[in-house]
Amino acid sequence: MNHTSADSPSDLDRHLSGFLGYEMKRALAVLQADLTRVLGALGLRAVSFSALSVIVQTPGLTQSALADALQIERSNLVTLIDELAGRNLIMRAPVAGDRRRHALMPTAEGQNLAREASAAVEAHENRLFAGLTAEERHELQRLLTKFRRTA
Amino acid sequence: MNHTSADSPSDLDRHLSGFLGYEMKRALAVLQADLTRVLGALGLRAVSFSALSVIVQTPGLTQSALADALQIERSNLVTLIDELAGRNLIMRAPVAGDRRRHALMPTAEGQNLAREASAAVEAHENRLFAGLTAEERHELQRLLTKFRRTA
DNA sequence: TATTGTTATACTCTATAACTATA
DNA sequence: TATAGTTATAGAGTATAACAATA
Repeated sequence: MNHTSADSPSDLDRHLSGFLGYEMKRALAVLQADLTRVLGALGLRAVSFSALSVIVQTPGLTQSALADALQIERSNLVTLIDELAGRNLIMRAPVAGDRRRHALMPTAEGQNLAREASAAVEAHENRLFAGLTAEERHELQRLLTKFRRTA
Repeated sequence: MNHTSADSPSDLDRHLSGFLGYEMKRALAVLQADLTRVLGALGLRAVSFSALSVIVQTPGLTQSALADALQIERSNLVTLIDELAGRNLIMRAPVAGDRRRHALMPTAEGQNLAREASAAVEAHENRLFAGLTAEERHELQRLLTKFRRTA
């Protein structure tokens, strides 16, 4: 046989799949579509889940530190923090000795939702990566992390 | 030693790195920043490079087919095609027997730029993935493709 | 009736500059 | 002077609906 078996409804982008960046973008699009659905059921977006998780794991950090950690602009963090605070998932607490800073603290409710959301995201990844073995998932994780460290 | 060696300026997101989607998003951000720079030097965006490449590899396809291949909306393709046609990289040719459709054809200039851009993108990936062995790059490629096939 | 390309539009995401209050 | 948080705004990217021409 001299025609490649069609493994995709449209295969016109087959030569682009040779680029890792293209394949990664496509893979991420699939992941994000499902993640948006899963987190949406909990009233969260991907970025608010990330922010809440970091605040739960690192209580007391400032908005600037959180912006650094998530690689988003301080300015764009404001409404996100407003949103989480408005739902009583976190609080802006004063920092002793520097009245410019806010210490971001999770509420009990925020901690509970973070736990629930983490479980949901884990289930989401288990579902989407079911076609890969545990070893393959770990290898993918390792390669992505190595890339991030060395690129 | 009981503190993990700091391999990142801010490591507050370390627990999120356990999620493949998060690590992939971070990796892709690094790739895309460099890709934007590399293609920008040729007057292309990532999406216009993809479109031009598909048109060169599949001359005569319609806009709808291209939109399907690249997973973008037909409506958003219009200005992109205008842009490529305005630079004389491609042409909208009539299709015999169906006057609704346009056959997208690369010009000689478009073919040359596509070749040059492909080489630039390959060099860009070689540079950014220099920290991974050839085997690791192939394995990453394989795992991403397998994910896309099975997810 | 359905499809192709098109236009208009709205919505999200992100980036930048400038302001305020503090230091 | 510099920093933390904030506000306003502009640009890119993307999604949806509706239209004209054609099938």
